[in-house]
Amino acid sequence: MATLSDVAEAAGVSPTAVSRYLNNRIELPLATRERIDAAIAKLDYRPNLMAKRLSTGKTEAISLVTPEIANPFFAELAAAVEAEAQSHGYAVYISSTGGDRDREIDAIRRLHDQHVDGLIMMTNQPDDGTLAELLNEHDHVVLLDEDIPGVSVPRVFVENEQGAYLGTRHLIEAGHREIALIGGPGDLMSVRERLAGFERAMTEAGLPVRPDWVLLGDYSRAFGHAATQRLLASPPRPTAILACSDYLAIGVLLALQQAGLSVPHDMSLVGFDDMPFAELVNPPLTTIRQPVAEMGRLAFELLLALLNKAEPAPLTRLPVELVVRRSVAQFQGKTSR
Amino acid sequence: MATLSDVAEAAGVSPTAVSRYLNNRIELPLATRERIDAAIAKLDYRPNLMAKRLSTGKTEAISLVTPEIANPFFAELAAAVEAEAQSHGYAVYISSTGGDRDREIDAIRRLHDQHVDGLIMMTNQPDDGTLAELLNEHDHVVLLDEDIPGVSVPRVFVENEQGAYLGTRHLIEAGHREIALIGGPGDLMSVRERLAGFERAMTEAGLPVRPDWVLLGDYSRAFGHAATQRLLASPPRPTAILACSDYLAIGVLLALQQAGLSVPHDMSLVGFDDMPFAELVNPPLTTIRQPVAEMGRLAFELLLALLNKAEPAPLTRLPVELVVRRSVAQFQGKTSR
DNA sequence: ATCGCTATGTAAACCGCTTTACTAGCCCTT
DNA sequence: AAGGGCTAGTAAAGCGGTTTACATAGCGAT
Repeated sequence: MATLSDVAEAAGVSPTAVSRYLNNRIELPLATRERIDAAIAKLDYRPNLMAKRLSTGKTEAISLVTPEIANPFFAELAAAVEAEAQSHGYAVYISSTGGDRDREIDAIRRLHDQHVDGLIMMTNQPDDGTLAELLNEHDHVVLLDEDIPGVSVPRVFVENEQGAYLGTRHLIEAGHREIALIGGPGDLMSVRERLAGFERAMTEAGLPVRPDWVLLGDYSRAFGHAATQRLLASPPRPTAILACSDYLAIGVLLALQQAGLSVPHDMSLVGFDDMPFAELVNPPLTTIRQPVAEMGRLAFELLLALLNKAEPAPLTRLPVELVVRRSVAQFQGKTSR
Repeated sequence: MATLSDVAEAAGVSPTAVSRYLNNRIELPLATRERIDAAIAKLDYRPNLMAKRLSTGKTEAISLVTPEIANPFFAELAAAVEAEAQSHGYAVYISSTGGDRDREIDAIRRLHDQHVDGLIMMTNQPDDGTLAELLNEHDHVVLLDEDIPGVSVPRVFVENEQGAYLGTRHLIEAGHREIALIGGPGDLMSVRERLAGFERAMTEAGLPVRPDWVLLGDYSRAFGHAATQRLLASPPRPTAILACSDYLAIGVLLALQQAGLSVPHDMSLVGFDDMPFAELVNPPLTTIRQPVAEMGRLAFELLLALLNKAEPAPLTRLPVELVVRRSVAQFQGKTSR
């Protein structure tokens, strides 16, 4: 491989001149520029990134931490981040932590060790303070999708409260009065906010929120399944369920199916996220769509601002949207009470 | 950040000694080792990766090229590669090319420019020779899932032919005699092989392969949809369809649904891949499972072998498996001919 | 007393680029 | 004639490791 010095020699100038020319830090007369360009072309010169990185201390790479890249929601987010990053010349290292705290810490350490210039962090499990402390040592971090309490970095979230509110209202407008909520970990911001939106819609409609119909666990299909079974086991039953994620909703769907109940005839269901499979399940899932592409794009934009020493907004909330499909039916019967 | 020299000074030895000690290139007496260890701990020393990379020319990172990371099949593959890579101390840089040739070329160039030590390449579009030529310049490349003709690097594929054979036999055993195949790009190895498996099963059973019932296009839901519509438009209709990917199968399902046909009652369907959503759709999809985790793991293992100057197997075929769900029914009626 | 060997290191070059500080030459003023 | 300013660069010191080639001390053997 040709080096900068080779080019310089071939062009009859100093390496400094070539370096500065290539980085637009010097104005050179046309003749000189042409000689350098010719030398570069002739030698097929490509800058050695490693040397450049060592020299500048910049890597032009960021790290993206996701709990589970095989989860389509995070995969889409990752794709959006990657597209935006690539268009700005940044590479992205994706780590899929599987919710493993050690691997999350590893990723942060990578930032510390300057393998990357910045970090976009997604998590879906509550933090005991470890992550927060670690993250606070850095100022090139953006939090995406989910909060980590006590971390003071720019954050990109969606209107969780409003989303759950919309979903719940949709059920109420369909005549449902007995509505259960199945959510993820109760100490996750997204869950608390969605619960709040649920409660607001219920209260506004003069409906009670039954504590035994608010089931919090984790964002998994398995929990959606188990929670539904619990719900069905002890009558009275609700006539509709608001699931705080589409993964949960799938579990709900499965449990309902196994219990011989049909959706939406016997039970209406609203999900959250609008994952790609939401319209593929039976019935196609009415759900709250998160603007995934925009979230990813914006997260990178904020990180880039941080890298450029700007001061981006500390918190951006992106709007969500109700996507009506076929998992909600007008409530026909009389309520159980 | 503390440097190697800082550590050396604190330990009262030379930087050389510390470097060699850390890389196990020298035997040091206990007392010296302890001084160095203590200095490292006290200074919280972490080697500067960039310097190390410049110095050694190794990055301990690989690049993973996928057509579309938001596609769960590739996302799962990526997750598997990442897990394996991480356990060997390698970072993985994932690029999602969107089938864009330029971005694929970019990724290869990154290898050339030594941003990464090696490359695991996935593609799902036919190559005109450009990629092959580029890839052949490198010897740290592994091809995963799909072939690129003319590239002589280790490859990890599944038993495509056998998979399609299994799926077709399953349909034949259910009494179907009129079976159509909907596949991806006809010049892709996976498609050709799956077609061959289909033909073998048909021929073995003494069944004709009708050319107008073999529809090749691309691996997309849209094509599955369009192909099905074409199939339905001109009777006689087949009684069963073998789709060469679950994405295609989803499109088939949708078109069938829109035409008022029920699966498996009016039409049986077998997919390929066993993507996560395959069991979520209606009806749950009978499909051919690819051992995704093993594919990813193995691909990295082969790449690692390459990096270590070993000579891994040029081609590994991983077995597939029929997963019976509920999209295939015993054929009841009489055939259309 | 000297040789040679082992154990325990070290000096200095090098990886390829960036950047700071500096300069030679020239023209224009005053 | 001297000074100032501009153009078109350059020399050399990093960045933080790795590595090759060499060095010294101590010890046993001859």
